[in-house]
Amino acid sequence: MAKPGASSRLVTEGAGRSAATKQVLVEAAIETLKAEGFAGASARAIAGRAGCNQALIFYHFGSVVSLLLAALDAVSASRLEQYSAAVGHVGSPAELVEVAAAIFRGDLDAGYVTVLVEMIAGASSTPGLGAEVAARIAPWRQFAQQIIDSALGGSALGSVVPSDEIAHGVVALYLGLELLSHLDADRAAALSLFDRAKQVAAVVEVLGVGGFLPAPTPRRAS
Amino acid sequence: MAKPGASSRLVTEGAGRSAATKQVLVEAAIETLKAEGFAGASARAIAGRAGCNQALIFYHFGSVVSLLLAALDAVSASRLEQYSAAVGHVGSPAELVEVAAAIFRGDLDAGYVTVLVEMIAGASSTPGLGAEVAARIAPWRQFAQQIIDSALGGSALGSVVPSDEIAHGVVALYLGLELLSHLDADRAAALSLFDRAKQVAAVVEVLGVGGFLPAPTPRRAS
DNA sequence: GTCTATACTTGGATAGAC
DNA sequence: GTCTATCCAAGTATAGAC
Repeated sequence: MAKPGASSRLVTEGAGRSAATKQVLVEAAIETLKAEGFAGASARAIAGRAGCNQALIFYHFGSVVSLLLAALDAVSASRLEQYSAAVGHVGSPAELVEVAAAIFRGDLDAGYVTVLVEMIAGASSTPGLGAEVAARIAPWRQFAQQIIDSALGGSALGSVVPSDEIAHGVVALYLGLELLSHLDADRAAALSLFDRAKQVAAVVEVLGVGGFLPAPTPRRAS
Repeated sequence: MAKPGASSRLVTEGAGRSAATKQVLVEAAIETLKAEGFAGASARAIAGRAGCNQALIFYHFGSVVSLLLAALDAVSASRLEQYSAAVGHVGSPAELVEVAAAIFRGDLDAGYVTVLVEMIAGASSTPGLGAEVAARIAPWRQFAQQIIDSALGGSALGSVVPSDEIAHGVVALYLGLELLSHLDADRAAALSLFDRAKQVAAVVEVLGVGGFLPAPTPRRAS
């Protein structure tokens, strides 16, 4: 309910106006990180994109890096939510690769990973930022490990290579592809790599490879 | 030969003094990129590390980014030279993984890849820098493709997946591992991944996997 | 070739008006 | 809560002394 004396100015003076401004700033920070990178993500650049004043960043977030971390939080939450929704239950590695490819493609399109990459790379320039970023990456790695566990559990590969190591490698590959995709608008190369992974996973699955990978799960009949 | 009138001041006024200063600056730039990242690689920071004056950067290189690109050139040349020396001829994938693991370990230790990663991530903040960096990465990718070709040539895997795609993935993984290794001093995770790759490669090689990979090359008798 | 000094610009952060 | 104005620190780059 509106506080006593509230006028009819609904949008410009509502209770959630502060929250709205914060969100605008967070989204502008994300866009700026994507377009100009960490080094170009100054308070003035972000405020310019947000269409508001530079001083608001310090009023709402205290500092530029705090805003950037808030942006990373927002991206991370949004992505993990989508991941969890997409991966109801993954049976075989081939299925896993297929789902992962779709997710990755969406992330590349939206540029979410760019935010993460820029924050990691930029972290070395600000003392203490590394730990903050690391804490925000932990859920991603954990998620990757969980999904890999559910796909490789019980297979020979799964028992030879710990899932946390595979998860580390998958996240690294993900970040690296994102890095490279910026240089020459080489997004096609990353995407074709995912398609190729699907191919290879299917072949390996059919071959069976002597129990090295789990047996294929039955797909619904046509 | 010394020019006429050259005194006995050998070091402080030799013909190569300018070149020596440039090299000191280049090495300081490399160190600064490693320690402070692209965002922290200012003219003052680099000159401070070099132990000389900030103005020299503009005198010798014209701008800070030019110096940073010169640093990337130096790293790239040094690394490619070492790569070529290490990889005389690679027979099997297992051998390839072994050699690659040793090289990667050296690169991680020396922090060479950090320079590359920071330049890629920082490129988005400076117009035109992306293309310059891309041109300097091309040899790395080309080298990876070449060595992969020589290892997988004629195998089923080699004919299913084009070597340039594998090379792209390998370089991406390499960069991603480097990125992650900064966050939590998690270098151990990256190294154990390489060790694990050696294991897996050995297993796959022994299994043969129905010609999916090339047959093992004979090792020298004990 | 190197250094000091300095002009100029941009960025982080705060004070105070509205 | 937002904006204007401003201070101060840091950065790029140049001029000129040595």
